[in-house]
Amino acid sequence: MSKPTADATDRPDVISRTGPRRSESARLAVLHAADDLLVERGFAELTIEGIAQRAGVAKQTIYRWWKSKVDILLDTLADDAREALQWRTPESDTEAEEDLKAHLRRVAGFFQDPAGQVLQALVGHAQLDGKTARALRDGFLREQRERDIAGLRALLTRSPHVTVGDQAVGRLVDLLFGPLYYRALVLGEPIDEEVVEATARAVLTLARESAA
Amino acid sequence: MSKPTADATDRPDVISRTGPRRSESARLAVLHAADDLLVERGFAELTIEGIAQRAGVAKQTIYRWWKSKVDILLDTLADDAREALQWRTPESDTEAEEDLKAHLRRVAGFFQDPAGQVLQALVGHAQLDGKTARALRDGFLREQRERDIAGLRALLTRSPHVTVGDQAVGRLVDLLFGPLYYRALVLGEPIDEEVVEATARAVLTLARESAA
Amino acid sequence: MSKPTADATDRPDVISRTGPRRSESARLAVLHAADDLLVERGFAELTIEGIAQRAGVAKQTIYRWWKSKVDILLDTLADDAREALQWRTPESDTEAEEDLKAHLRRVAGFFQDPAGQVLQALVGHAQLDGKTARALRDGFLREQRERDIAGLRALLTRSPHVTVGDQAVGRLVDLLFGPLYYRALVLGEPIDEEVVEATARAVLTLARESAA
Amino acid sequence: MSKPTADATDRPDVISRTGPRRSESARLAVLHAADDLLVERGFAELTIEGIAQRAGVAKQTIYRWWKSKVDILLDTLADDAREALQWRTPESDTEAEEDLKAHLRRVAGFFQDPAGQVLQALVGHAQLDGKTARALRDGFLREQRERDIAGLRALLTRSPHVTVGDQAVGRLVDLLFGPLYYRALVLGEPIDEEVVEATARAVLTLARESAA
DNA sequence: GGCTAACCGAGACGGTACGTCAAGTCTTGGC
DNA sequence: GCCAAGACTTGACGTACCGTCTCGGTTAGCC
Repeated sequence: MSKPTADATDRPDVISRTGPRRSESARLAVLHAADDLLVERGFAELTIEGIAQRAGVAKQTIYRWWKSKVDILLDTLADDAREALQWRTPESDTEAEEDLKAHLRRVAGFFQDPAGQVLQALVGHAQLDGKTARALRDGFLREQRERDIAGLRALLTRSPHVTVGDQAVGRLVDLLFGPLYYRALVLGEPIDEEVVEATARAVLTLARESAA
Repeated sequence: MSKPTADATDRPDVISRTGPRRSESARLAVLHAADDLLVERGFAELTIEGIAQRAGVAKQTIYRWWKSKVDILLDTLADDAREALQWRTPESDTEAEEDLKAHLRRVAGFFQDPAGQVLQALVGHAQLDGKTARALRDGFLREQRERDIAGLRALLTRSPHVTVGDQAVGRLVDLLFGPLYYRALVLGEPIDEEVVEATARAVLTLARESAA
Repeated sequence: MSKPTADATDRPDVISRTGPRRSESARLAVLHAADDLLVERGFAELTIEGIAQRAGVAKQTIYRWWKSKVDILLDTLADDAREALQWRTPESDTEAEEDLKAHLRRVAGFFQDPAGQVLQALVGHAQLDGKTARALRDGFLREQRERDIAGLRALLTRSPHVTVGDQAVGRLVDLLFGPLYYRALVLGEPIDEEVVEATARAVLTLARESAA
Repeated sequence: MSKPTADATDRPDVISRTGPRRSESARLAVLHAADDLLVERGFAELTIEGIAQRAGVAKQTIYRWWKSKVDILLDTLADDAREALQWRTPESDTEAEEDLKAHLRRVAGFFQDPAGQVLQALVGHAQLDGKTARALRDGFLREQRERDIAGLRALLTRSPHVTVGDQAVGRLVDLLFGPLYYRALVLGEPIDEEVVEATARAVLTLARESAA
């Protein structure tokens, strides 16, 4: 969500209500209010005025730091999603397929999280508004894709002992996440174990085949 | 919602300004205005008042027949998208893979069409609004998925001579369209030949494997 | 800005809440609310939103018909002030001086009226804003001055039997109303009988002298 | 409110940016900025923030020393207006009427001056706001009226050799300045020679008459 | 000669009202 | 009974200033 208040020892904890420096408490209040309201009422009913009221903050304070509700949600996303969608390096030597499936399950779970709903809303709104699309792509998706490509390549290199080019990994990433997003965004249906299994097996099969 | 175009062949274009029966010219004017404005300005700037003005129609006339702008767009979708996303039966005995790739290319092209943009906008808006989600699923997506399942099964039965259960075909459909929607909606990047090829091959490979 | 209620015969009196014609009840509610609030709280605290709330009317309904609160007050003025500042023709043959003093007393009293406070506020605001100045001059003061010149000339012609040119009457009107406005606007002090008497006598003396 | 320019002759102009004593340069910068902005843009567009920016001064520095923009303008008025509206004692033995007319001409000219515009704005704003009215009356107008009464009495005593009571002089002052303020504030028209002449003659005539 | 108290610039903060936009409802009058 | 026209209430938009409140950096004058 945003950097923690610094790691203590001697936090003042006295919230200086105002001053010439940005108020961290106001920033967090806005971020949390936005997140809560999105989950409670949905993106369509999310308004700047509602966020301001919920956060106990003046509207102008929001407009001073964010351009729109999309901008706020992008901030919300920044910390949370990055972590939730992170590729874990396996602790012991497990099967590659199991690791992949575990990652997919984590991604599937993410769509139920508040942070997942934020991303879902932003991807939705990106269809309707070019600026949102650009901001989302530049501010999150591009980097996420790079992390996904690196993560998948690392996994493939490890166990099936295949080496694939960047472009080829890109296509495998499409194959890997496409079905998940498709079910979540388009069909609005849950991503169950079978989907996870089929998708993981498909990607690994293709990887081995294209290595041959 | 509104009656289908009906007697076709010849659009009336005769403006019967009013009367005790629904004006077909008003209906078409609204549909075309909505379509045009969506393509010209995007969903975010699409307003009922704007449509009314562009169509030369009173706002009330719109509210009498449609519940929202989403409702109007669903109407414009109905005829166009169904046809564009239809599975063609091969004219001669071509390879299944070629047929599949041809279909994917058609779907990829559809995303550039006006009708494709309408669907894209509606899927986007469905992330933000539950009613839209339900209307879109009930009014279009569910049936489209049935057509897709049937289409893919027919293709698989024909050439790789495999028979797969309904559930399995469902998962293959996810694998087939997932990457396309993922690239279009999430990444906002074009669906090039490589993606088409990789996806088609993945699906056929998996189909053969799961038949074994 | 808006025509008076017209003189009835068959007023509907049924308040049609809305429709394609301007709502007379809304118009009157706004005018009265503005008048009341001005008297109660003063011009500085008079806000469009406050008027709207008090009148039980939407803000947009005010903006549809008036450009600003000044515009509303000008409407308020139109009917009331014209009448209050009207020159009465004497019923019987009284002294010119008595008639003049009677008129000044009426004007002095006007400054205590709601309508008088409206005029006072508008004249005040005209010092601060060019547009208000122009609107007030064009919409009320110019015509009022013409009525004043005509009224004073008629009075002078009647009893002191003097005839004076237009320009000379203009200067006499300055002499006549100047002290009243000066006391009301600049000094903020009451216009007592002595002021009325001194002013009336000064004007009549000057009139006789300049006729000689 | 703020101390007068004090030691004069030489304006400091040395910018002592800060310190434990009130900064004279900041005080003057605010006063000049307010004056300039009033003349350039008018009272309505005059804001504390605008003055602060123009003066290169922090908002808080203004609020520390003045209560409102009216308070600032009263300060700018203090020195300038008192002098401009001062009654001159005739150098040689001229006619009383000439002296009176000369004074009126000076007052008329004052309304064109920056200082005159400040007074005009303050009188205007006093109609809209009770506090301003009180501050203006207490801080300037009451004393000015005393000076005017003394000035007129001195003039009358000199030449027409009439002696009039305080109350009577008060009424003559109303007659004298009323028409000027009336033309300037209410009609917004210039005070030409004819007005000056008619007013001066009216006052002298009345003075002689009431002395009889 | 160091300390401290008041000043200064900068500017963030909670507010109030602004004037605009579109939504969705309702009514009139014509065909 | 449908239609064009458009007035109405509602609610959010994004902006402008208000007056209050730190913050960190001077600098004068007292110890």
